[in-house]
Amino acid sequence: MATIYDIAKAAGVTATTVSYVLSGKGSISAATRERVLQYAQELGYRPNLIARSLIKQETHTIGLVIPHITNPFYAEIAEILERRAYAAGFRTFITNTYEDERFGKELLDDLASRRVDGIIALPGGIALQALESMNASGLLVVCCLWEEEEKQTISPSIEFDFLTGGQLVARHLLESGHRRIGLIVDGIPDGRVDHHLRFSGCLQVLAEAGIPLEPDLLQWGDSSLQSGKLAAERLLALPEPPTAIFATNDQMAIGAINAAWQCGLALPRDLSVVGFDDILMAPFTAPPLTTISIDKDALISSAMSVLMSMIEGKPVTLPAPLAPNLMVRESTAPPRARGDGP
Amino acid sequence: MATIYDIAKAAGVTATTVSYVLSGKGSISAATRERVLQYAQELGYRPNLIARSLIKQETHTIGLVIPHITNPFYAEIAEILERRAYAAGFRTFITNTYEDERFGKELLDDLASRRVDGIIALPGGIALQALESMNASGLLVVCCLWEEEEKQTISPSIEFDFLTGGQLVARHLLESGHRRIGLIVDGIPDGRVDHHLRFSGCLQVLAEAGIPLEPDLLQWGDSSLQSGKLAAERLLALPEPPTAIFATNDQMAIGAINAAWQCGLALPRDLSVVGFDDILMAPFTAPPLTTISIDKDALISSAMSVLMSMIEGKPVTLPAPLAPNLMVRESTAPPRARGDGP
DNA sequence: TTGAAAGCGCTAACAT
DNA sequence: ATGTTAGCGCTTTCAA
Repeated sequence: MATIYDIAKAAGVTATTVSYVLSGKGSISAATRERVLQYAQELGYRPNLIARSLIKQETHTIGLVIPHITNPFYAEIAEILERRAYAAGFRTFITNTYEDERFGKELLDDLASRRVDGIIALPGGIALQALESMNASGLLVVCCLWEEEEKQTISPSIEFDFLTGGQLVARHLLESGHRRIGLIVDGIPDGRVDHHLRFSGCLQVLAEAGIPLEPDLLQWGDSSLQSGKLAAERLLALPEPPTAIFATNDQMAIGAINAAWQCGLALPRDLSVVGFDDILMAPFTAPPLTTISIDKDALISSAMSVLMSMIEGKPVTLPAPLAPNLMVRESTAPPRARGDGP
Repeated sequence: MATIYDIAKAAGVTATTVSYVLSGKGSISAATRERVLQYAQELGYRPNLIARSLIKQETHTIGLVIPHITNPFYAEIAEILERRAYAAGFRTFITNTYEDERFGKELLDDLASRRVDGIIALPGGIALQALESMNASGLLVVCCLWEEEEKQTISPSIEFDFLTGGQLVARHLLESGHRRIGLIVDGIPDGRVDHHLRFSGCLQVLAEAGIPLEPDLLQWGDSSLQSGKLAAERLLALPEPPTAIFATNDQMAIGAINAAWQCGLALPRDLSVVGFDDILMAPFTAPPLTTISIDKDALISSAMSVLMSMIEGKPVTLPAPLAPNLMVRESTAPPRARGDGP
């Protein structure tokens, strides 16, 4: 592949001149500029961004670290980020941790070695210790949507008010008349609750309404479609099944809708389902899914502007936590009165 | 960030020695090796892959060019590729064309400038002319799932038997007893038909069964959920609506299921729906979606092995086209006999 | 077993 | 307006 030296030789000038022409810097006579451009074109010249990166000490790349690109929520975030970053002259390395912290650490190290200019990290597969080690090496990391129980995030973080989100869901269901509400939460029994805040917010409102959590009504999942389906099956098989289900993400909610269909239930008449995330698919489920919307554009917009400030060495001001928004669709309705016809 | 020179100075050796220790090449005494490793650790050394890439003339990165990461089909492909590539020591640049050929060309140029070792390209947003220009500059490109009417693909290509896929769908619906079948096809009226082969295969079988295509029963979409929904609404609003709908991808099929729900239809009793792609969500729609499965693992596996051969300069042997697989689920059933119940 | 030196493709300060 | 030169961080002959 042609280099600036090839062009220089062909045009009878030095590499410096070519560099100046190509970058538009320096002052070059119109004649040589024309000639250089001509040969660049002819030789099919493509600037070598690797060489440029080496000298400029910047790669114009950023890393996005997410658990799973196949979770539509993250795919949407990835697309928005890719777009915004590209518009700002940056390419994006999208990397999946598969919720594996060892792998996540490896990914972060690799991104560091590739000298990305910055990283945007979403929770799941990233240990706080790994974040610390990145900071120690001066790597710029912006966290988004952290929901850990230990709130410390070390790096600058774009927050979302998950607690209020959970509360909104509970209130919506209570106001619709539901009293027996099944919960499908991402977490491990007696272990870490990944969706800790959404869960807490919901619990809190239920408790205030005098509805303690019946253990049977709490089922654990891992954010996948399958886990949502299985959890819903367990709920629907209870002697006294819930009249509504809140799954802490949309994928599990979709799994729950599927389980309900398999049980022959008609939604929302026989069962209400609520999700969380408002993925693009949410308005297109049958019935359309009531869920909590996270403004992904605002999220990424904030994350990028914080990261850009950091890259440019400017002082950063973190935005206020993003507010949740309840999207009421047709997957929720008042419960059927006892003995209501089929 | 520490360089090998920093380590060298600290350990009292030259950069060459450090390089040898770090790469495991050359022969170094155990003592100096220890010392070097020690200091590397202490200084938090991370190899600079940019510098290495410049000298080695390889970046260990590959580019994936797809229309839309938010289409789950491509997200699944991206995940599989990222995994496989990473296992082979390669990072992946995922890039979206948004079906825009000008943008696609820009992306390809950018990937070339970043000196990716190779590119895996899926159709939508990539003009053949752009592919030619890549080839001209010696960039290695492997195409996957091309479905253009002009079959020439220039670059090595992993094919899928879309035609048979379309035929399988048509036969399945015919065998179930459907005669009035609505089609939702990705394409432009009187313009390019993106899902040309799936469409042709289906048409062909219908024609053989003596069922000519009624213009009203053909609706165009753009692979999105929304377009599938709108197209289905038009079909269901016909004076004599179809008893089955074939959408040429799963997203449009999901949109169609949604439209049917909005119309108060019960699937599959009142309407059968078939998709194409078998995305992870397909078994979880309500009802689960009958669709054509594309073996994404096999696809990416082939694409990667072809690309790796090309990178290593080995002769490539293209695999036979991948075979479609009909996944019959609960979204299809025999049509209701005329006048059957409510 | 280790070091000296050249060079990957480019940029940029400093000449001329 | 253009050329000289040094150097980004690393690898890799070739010598010692």
